[in-house]
Amino acid sequence: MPRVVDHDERRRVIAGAVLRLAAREGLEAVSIRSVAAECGMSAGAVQKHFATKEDMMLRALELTEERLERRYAALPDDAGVGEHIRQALPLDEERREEAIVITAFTARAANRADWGRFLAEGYLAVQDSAAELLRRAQADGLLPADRDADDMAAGLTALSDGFSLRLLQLPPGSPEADRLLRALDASVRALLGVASSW
Amino acid sequence: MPRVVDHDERRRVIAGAVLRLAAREGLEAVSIRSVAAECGMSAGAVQKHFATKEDMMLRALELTEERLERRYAALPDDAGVGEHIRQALPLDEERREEAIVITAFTARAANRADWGRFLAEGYLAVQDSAAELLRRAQADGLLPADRDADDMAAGLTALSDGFSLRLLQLPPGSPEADRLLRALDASVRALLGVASSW
DNA sequence: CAGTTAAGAATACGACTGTATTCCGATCGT
DNA sequence: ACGATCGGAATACAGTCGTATTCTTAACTG
Repeated sequence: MPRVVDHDERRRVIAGAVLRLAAREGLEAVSIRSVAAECGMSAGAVQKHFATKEDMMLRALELTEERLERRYAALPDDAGVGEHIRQALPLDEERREEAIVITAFTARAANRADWGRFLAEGYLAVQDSAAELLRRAQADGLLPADRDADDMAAGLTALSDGFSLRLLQLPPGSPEADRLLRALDASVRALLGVASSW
Repeated sequence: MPRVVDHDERRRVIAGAVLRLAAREGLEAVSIRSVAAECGMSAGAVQKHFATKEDMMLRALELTEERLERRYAALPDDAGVGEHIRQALPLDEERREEAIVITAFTARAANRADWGRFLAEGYLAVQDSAAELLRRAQADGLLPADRDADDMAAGLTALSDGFSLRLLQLPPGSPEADRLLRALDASVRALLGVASSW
């Protein structure tokens, strides 16, 4: 047996380069060759790690979900809804990369059944765990119990996605972005029926 | 002077073909040649009407805004917020086309300052007119007056965009889509602080 | 009726695409 | 030490892209 490398790790590195490139120059700028240049490999090397370009793109999409879940897991136990939502907003370079790529994939997935299923399942998973969080908060008396937790969870994910789209068009930290974040906070409170941010 | 055609009308026809094609086969399938085939012209004819492909794409984006505004204008005077939001949701083929294209453009615009400005202005215009609508409703006592109309308007557009993304992944009329629409209704009511849909 | 001029078709061109294939070098088991 | 085998680089190929250019057709003006 000759030299052996960690195949999965290499695939992750390449997928990361896809995200960086897609965020910086757009999804249409992603080609085998440009990705190879982005991570300092030869085009042939990149090719060896994925059966097809689509596989590579899907791996990049998966990576965004992995990153999001890792951030969720790193949150303290008493983190509220607002803190969770913030993890999906393009507030730093990493999350901005993910938001751009996910948005582009969402548009493409509208006419590709398999991609659409992948995304829809991801949405549903996030929404379900959010609903679980909300139900516990209702049981603890932290939230009014007269609202449907699933409806609230769907509304919260929609709010998060909607504000993400807006924030993508604004430079982070700009006054308009701050204004949007305040509106998001107010919207979350209204949706949950609480007076102060939880 | 030889034969003269309505240049603007032709550009609109071509932009419509771009929307149809992008919705059916994805933004990446849009090329001068494929658009020409879509509207039964020669590639050279399409080329003559736009200085560059980017111009053509931007015209298609403009067309989505024109369509949305036309639907807004066609709404009865007493139409509520829910009715307005529905005009931007992918509930039929035409609105589905627009939603797909706008989503794809939003992703691309994240690294193109001019596109981003175009979209951000469009968002702001929609949001401002929504805020105006809400302020009037507050003055008429239809809505609680203790909420900031601009924050509510930002939240409503975000909800609309967020649910649009979700709906794009589901076949129209499916049970999941209906479920989402009910959640949207509930979210709008919670955001506005009203018990029944307005 | 000739001539000008716009619309549209066709073609040409260089660049880039994804993928298949070939080739080289390094590393491990034997 | 030798050779099997994998990682990786390089190249080849057919196709498509946007755009520039050329050519044809048709209509209006003088």
